[in-house]
Amino acid sequence: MIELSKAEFDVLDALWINYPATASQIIERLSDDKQWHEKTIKTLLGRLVKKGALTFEKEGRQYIYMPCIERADYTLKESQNFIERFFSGRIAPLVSGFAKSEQLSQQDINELKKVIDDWEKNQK
Amino acid sequence: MIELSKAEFDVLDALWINYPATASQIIERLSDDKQWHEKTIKTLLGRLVKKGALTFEKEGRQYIYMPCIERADYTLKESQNFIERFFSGRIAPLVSGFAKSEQLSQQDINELKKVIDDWEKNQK
DNA sequence: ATTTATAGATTACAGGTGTAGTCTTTAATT
DNA sequence: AATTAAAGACTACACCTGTAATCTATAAAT
Repeated sequence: MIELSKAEFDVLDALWINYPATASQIIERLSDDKQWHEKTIKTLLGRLVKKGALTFEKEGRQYIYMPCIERADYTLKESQNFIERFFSGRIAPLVSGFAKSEQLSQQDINELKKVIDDWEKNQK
Repeated sequence: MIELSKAEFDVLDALWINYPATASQIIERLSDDKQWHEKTIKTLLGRLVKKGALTFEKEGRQYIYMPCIERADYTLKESQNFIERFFSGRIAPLVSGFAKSEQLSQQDINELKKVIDDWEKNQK
């Protein structure tokens, strides 16, 4: 699996919003949340290319970037990994931890119920 | 919050199994899963002490280690962090990702139902 | 055509991390 | 008492990461 650092993920995440996109577009998108220098983001783009997380095509003297992996795939793998490390691969203890510390809203509960519901429908 | 690396967490996790414990006991516990050199584990213990994740008391020429933080607290914070980063702080999309990729067992579902049940009882 | 601005490539550098090896002290053994 | 072994302290070192600055090539502007 491709391993991304936090900063690298944030850059890729800005690309996932809408792609293909140029470096300047990505820089623009990130400018709201991060105080990163343009050079920093270019470095991270380079590292992402090197890691195989994205590709680009030349257009004039610019590059047009595209992700090589999907967000859902990446986050699923990270989630599996996380839950394996901290909760021996079981998901309920994570949710339970949130519940115990009052981190769950009624909305979360409703959404979880829906996920369970859908799962059960799918079993039939 | 105390930030631990993966390896540091694994060492602390071996201590959480049962504490207080000596370095040799921790090394012994880790030997099943990891091919780490004794020196490596000692280094990690030192870093954990420096980070304030554990303390020790001298006993003869050995140290008796004890965690300064609880596993549940640490994993809860890591979970919040994780869910914030990858799912904008909402937990259901994580669970939903597991469901979609067929990663949920009937047991997981039952456990999740119980968590929801307990949560609802608690609301009254 | 020459200058300038901008895109990307290359280089930098400190702090964290994985993974030990060496040094020092002291308890245990002969 | 002298030697050895083991515990912890200190040192090492390459790779990753965050965070850019400088170099180089080329498109755009004059």
